[in-house]
Amino acid sequence: MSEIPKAYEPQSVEDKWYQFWLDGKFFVADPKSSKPAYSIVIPPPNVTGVLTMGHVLNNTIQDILSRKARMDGKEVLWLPGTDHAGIATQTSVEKALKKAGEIKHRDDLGREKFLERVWLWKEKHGGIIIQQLKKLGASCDWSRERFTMDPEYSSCVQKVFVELYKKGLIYRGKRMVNWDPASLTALSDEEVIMKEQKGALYYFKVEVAEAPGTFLTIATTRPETIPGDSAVAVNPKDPRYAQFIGKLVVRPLPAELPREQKLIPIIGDEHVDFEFGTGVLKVTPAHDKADNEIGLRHKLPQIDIMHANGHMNELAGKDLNGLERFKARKVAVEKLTELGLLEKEEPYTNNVGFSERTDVPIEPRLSEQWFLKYPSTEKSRAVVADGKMKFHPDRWAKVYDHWMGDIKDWCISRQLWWGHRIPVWSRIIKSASTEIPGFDKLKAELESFKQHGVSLHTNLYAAQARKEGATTVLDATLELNYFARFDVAVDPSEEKVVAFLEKHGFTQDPDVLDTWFSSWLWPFATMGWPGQTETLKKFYPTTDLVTGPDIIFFWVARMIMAGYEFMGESQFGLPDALPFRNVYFTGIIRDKQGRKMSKSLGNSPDPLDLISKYGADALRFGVMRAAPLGQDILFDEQNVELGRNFCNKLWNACRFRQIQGGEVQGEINPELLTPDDRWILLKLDMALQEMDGAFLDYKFSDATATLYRFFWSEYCDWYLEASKSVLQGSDTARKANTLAVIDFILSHTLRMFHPFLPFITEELWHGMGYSADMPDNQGGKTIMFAPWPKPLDDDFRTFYKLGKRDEKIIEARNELVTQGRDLRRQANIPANKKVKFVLKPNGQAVDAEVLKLLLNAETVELNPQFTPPKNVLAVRHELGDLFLPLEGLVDTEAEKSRLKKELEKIEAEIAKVEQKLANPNFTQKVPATVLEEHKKRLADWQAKRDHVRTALDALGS
RNA sequence: GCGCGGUUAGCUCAGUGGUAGAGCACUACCUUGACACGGUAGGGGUCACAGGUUCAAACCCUGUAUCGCGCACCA
Repeated sequence: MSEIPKAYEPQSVEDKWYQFWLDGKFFVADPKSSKPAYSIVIPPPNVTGVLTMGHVLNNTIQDILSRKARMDGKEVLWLPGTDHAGIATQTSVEKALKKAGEIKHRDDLGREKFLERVWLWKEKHGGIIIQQLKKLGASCDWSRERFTMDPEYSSCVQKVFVELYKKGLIYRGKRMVNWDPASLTALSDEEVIMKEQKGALYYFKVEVAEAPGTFLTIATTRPETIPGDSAVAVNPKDPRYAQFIGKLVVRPLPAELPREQKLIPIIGDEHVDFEFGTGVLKVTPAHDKADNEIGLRHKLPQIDIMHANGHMNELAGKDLNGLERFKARKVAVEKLTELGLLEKEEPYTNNVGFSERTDVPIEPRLSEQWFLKYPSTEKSRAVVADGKMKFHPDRWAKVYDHWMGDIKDWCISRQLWWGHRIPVWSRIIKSASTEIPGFDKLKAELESFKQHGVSLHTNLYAAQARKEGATTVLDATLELNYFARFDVAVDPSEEKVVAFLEKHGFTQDPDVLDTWFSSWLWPFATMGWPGQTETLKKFYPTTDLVTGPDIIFFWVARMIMAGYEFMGESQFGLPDALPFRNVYFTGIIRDKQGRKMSKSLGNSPDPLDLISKYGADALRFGVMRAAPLGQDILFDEQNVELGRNFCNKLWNACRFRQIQGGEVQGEINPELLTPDDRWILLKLDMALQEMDGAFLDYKFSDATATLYRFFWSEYCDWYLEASKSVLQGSDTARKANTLAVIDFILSHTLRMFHPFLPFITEELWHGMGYSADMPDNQGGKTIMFAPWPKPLDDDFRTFYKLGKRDEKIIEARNELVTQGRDLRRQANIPANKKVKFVLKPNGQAVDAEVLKLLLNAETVELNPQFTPPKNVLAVRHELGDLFLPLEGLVDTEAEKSRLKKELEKIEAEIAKVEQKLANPNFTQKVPATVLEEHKKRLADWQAKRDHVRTALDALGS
């Protein structure tokens, strides 16, 4: 390295090295390698998304782990890719097209044309986030980048569906689902977020038909659903109401319906809570989950009064028909008031489910959907409970266990177009009787396709309800219709089968699968499954998974189950089925005020801006430093600034070495080592040990704290300053030896830093020449493969005579220096003014030259016979008494009050220790070392007290 | 309602029983030959509260308050 600039300029360095790594194929994982494997799969970001601070945190950790593993000699696979993110992507494309005025609704284009547009959108915006990850320094094996809608990946999804269908774990059912009226699709329970809502509880009266003039009062939060009520329920044990069971009441809405069409029964059901409201519950089986269950128990009609978009339909009556549901609520209240049936309205706060994606209230809705009964739940639950798979921090294991213990079937169908279409073809044949014409023939023909993986389910239904005009009528006396539905699940790549089905009037299910139904296969579907690939053999199970706790159910739990279900020993012959051995849960990044980062708040900084302003290394370091294990992170740009400053410090420390000149010094001569040299080697050793511990426990903020302390405080602030004494001296042998120590420290430091600061360390590794005498594959080409430095071994310590002694001496010396510098401040001596110090040594050897440098002194006179004059500032220290003789510069009064304050402090400390030592319980029970330590502490404080008293006397108090 | 996490310096946080720590911010001095993205020194804390265990508690136990999160949910 010739001339290097004063300040580190990341912009000119980072792109260069990233390209170098790519060109060298250093990120590419070789499944044939004999090295032990280390693997991570990336949590696939939304293909059209952009990098957020959350991604920065997450991917920096993965990169640190990957880079560390490479330096540890592992064959590393960090497998990248993106997710098609069904709802999010479809919604943003639809929005964009609407905004451009091209369409009013996706139906205007139709399924195929619309999907073409989504793919175009994906081509345009997809991959932005990949480029951004590269800017961050992510060392992913890009040759293996996957996308959940890749043909191979899609085929995994289809295969899994068909397999689970065959096992009977996937079924179709008409149920209450979480309906998103904005995106017009069903959602899983996990996609619903409960929020507290301030609303009202409305009390209204219904008249008992058999006893005119007798009214029951009902409390409800949703008066707009009254037209959908098909019963009123009370608790059969409730003495107030039990007598009414079996009678009828008049449902007040729709107002225009004749009374006889609005008679609904009063039923008894244990579900009803005496305490709540009036103890009378309106039952709306088509619009409430709990009511639906009551409805099923009592065979009540299900009256659907809403359109899919949340607007009321004609069954809601003419007053409400066409109104949006919340508008309808107001109108319903007005209507009840008009009818004189509204008793009162109370403010009421309850929890309402919101769609995670569109943030609109979920509408519980009856609809036909596909469900999955989760597979391999027992094993999946046990693997975490047993500690075979570790969660970090482990408290998440409890959360996981709790969820797994009460797991509900997963609604996997979505009424969207962007996604994996459900591989089921259906045909319905109606019949007036249970004899379905052609049933047996068709069934036989389909059987012949069995070797193509066809799975056939036939169901014979008795139609229980039918439409009569706009009204759904349920009536057992009606003539029954029967129909048979043939459902054929088959991999769409079985073209012959699909052709047969389509020829026979089968149509493919229009719905697509929940995005997570593809992501849950990520750890193995990205590695070539269902083939028994080299990659799977080498890299599955993966070592670590790094993700946010917000997707523990969405993704982590489901991946574990998929792992057991599809990678089990019996099926695959791998040593283990679980998808990963460790799961690291990051915290959530919040802003300075603790708010979640969001686009609407505008409080989310663009990481790319931060990178161009401060450099990727700075961003990484700043984020890691602020991110303790599993705690939420309040992000502040100052963290990144600190990261930049740190890089600059590293840069300049290396620059200092450069300025000293000379070749890289390899050999350290133990005979020429100074105590400072030995001290910094010991500190390096300590840092190395701490780093190993931090990596074992996934404590990355601890690791950065260690790096910061070692490099800045210990190496730069103390060692480098002390070493100048030798470097500025004339002894060339000693000078060369000090440079050898510096080179030793720096070459270790750069390697320790590399996982955190990949760019600057690569630049300096080459610039300093440390790569020169390393083998090509061990740091010669790139620091990426330089061996991770190990703590110093016993031979090393013995050879260089490293021991506690030097550690103590230097630490004492540093303490003395700090006190001496304080004397300067007390005397108001400007920092740049050199002054004379006198040290009256206490028998221990002290290097006056080093002291002189560290104290910025003109001279430090060692004088065992020194007798201080009056008015001299001094400190007493175990190494000796240090004096700052000067003429009349001291502000006596200020100094006196300062000393008095100090004396109080010291006396308080003495009292504390004396009290302890006076307690026989203490002296008898405490371990000897602790007792000794206390005695020494007392002596130290007493010595200090004496000294401060002397100093006070000298000032003439 | 159940569960989890937090409460330590002005701010953000470390700290698993033995002298309360870091970074930032603050005060003072300093462009000294690596670095002002820097150096030196300093001020600043009844560790949320109340009990208990212990020779000794920020740390262990019990309870309370408060903030945040998750799960469940009564209309």
